[in-house]
Amino acid sequence: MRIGDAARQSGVSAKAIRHYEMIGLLRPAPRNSNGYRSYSEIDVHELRFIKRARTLGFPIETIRELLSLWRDRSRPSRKVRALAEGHLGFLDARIQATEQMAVSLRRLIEACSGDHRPDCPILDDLSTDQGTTGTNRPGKNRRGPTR
Amino acid sequence: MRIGDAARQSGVSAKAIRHYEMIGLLRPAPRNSNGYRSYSEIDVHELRFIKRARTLGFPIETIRELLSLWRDRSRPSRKVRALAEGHLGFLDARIQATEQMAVSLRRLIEACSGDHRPDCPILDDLSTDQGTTGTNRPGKNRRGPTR
DNA sequence: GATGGGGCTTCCAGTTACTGGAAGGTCAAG
DNA sequence: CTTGACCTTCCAGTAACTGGAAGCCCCATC
Repeated sequence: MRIGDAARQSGVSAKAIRHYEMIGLLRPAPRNSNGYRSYSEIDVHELRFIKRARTLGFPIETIRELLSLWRDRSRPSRKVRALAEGHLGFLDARIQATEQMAVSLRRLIEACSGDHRPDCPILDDLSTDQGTTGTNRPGKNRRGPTR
Repeated sequence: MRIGDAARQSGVSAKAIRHYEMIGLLRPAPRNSNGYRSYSEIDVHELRFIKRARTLGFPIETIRELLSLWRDRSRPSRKVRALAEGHLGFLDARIQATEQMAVSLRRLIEACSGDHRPDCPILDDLSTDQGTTGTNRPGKNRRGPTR
């Protein structure tokens, strides 16, 4: 089948499929007489694997390793699990970080009247040093402050 | 003061400061005789504002608007709040999406023995069609399936 | 005076994972 | 023969910087 069908059947766009081929995630597809790429059911299966892994947020480089383990019938599941755990750690960290932002922001929004008046706790917070405190390292100006 | 000091005092890297200047988030800093950029306390204050907004995850384009509102002493807080709410929506959506990934992945990891054996629920899941179901739109192959 | 070490400048490349679009070839149907 | 849906390659752009190279400035020290 051609790339468009492989795309429809896998849920991966044709653009992405070509991209995956270019970065070596997929072996170059054989071409038929007119130069069109030709795909098999196996290729579609592989594309679905990639699609699902992307849905779980795995980065391409990790998917590369996952694919390699998938193809290796004698892989130890330990390796797969390790990759998954690493990614889970990343996801958890991201959730934490994003939640922290959301919590802070929500508090500010609740304190803001949000009407025609210019007073705004959100801007007040942004223009405050609080978030930056401790960031100022001593600094070694050998020359006095200019301007 | 020079860019390095402004960087230390604001917590924004010198590279980033130049970058902000280039994309027009900051007005071009005046240069002194030797061509070095020169910054004032006010500039540092502005940099801290940006830093804090970035910490809350605001994208640069939104920060551009926030800065403009900040400078406008007669802005209605409504506008600031609207920007913040928009961003909060984005953050919440991201948390949801990431948590969904984490939940699925955690379940798979727990089901995986993670030892020397090749059997692995994680790979099983990835190579399953479940995630892709419904993605196959009818498809209009005017030509029969090739290969 | 030469050297060393920061700090500064600009410019180019790379990161992540694609998507959009242009210019042009292929093929079956009307 | 034209139309239209495909396909091809190649270039650019996205977000927000960071890293690094090549080279200038300037102060302190040997």
